[in-house]
Amino acid sequence: MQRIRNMGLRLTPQRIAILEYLDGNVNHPSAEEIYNAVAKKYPTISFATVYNTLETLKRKKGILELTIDPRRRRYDPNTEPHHHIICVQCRKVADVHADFDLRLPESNVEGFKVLSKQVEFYGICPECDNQN
Amino acid sequence: MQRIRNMGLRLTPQRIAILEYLDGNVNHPSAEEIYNAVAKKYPTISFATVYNTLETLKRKKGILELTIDPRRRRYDPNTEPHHHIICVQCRKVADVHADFDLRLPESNVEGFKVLSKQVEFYGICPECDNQN
DNA sequence: TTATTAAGTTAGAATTAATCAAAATTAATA
DNA sequence: TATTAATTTTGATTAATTCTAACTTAATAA
Repeated sequence: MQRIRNMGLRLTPQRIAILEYLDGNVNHPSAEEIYNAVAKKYPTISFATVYNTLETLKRKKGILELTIDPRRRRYDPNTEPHHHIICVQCRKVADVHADFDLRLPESNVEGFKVLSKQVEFYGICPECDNQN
Repeated sequence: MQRIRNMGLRLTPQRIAILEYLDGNVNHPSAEEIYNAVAKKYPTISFATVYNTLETLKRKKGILELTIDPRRRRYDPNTEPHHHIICVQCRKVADVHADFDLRLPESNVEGFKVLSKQVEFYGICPECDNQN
């Protein structure tokens, strides 16, 4: 938790609550889910604070912002390189641990400076599959 | 263009205009960009029609809906398997043609039925890089 | 300790993307 | 040419995110 201080950020109860909720959380929650969870213990927290904190943590490389759900952003406290699969029905996101070789072929780079890369799988999760 | 009929869809001027705009378009436009482009020739078109048509085409596998820009959905008339890179500054999306081996390791599948997969690169495009 | 202040939080309004509902229109066909 | 189911339209609605400006507070230095 001291980690926040080391990022040059002030240690506020809101940030602690958000970090505690995210820590070890493998559900790739949305801002709303984070808000709901934190609001239970800290009813005065606002969406602005949640978004502010998530943006700050993202900039400090403390979390990942996932662009895998077309409806809303998802957040991932696991900043180690890994990939994801999303259920197109219930939108559950699961981790995919695999070491893909994702080097761009020279001819392909188009002059882009690559900052990050990841593989997204879209599919149907077992639970949703059962219902069909 | 007869392609639309073959999908079991009615051939309307709006759909023709949307398809014409998308055909060969390599810019991965958003719904708004499509609307703006089509509205020039067809000023009465509505956003609902654009979204309806895009949704229909997506279901018929005539286009891809890209979840690579956290702000808005992007559409790609190229349904051949390929990947993308987005500039995190100007949000330009470019194609990445490479044949990655993206098979999930058995241990990893978690019971998901995989429908599609793709690699997303995030980076800075040459134009934006020049400005810094 | 306490005062200072820059950083952070808050409520609520605003913006933006996307969806929806219902009435009006029209492409396809018989 | 009439019929009708598919499509389009308008405008309202919802949902996610951002913004603003006033208020509060964690960190620090006196």
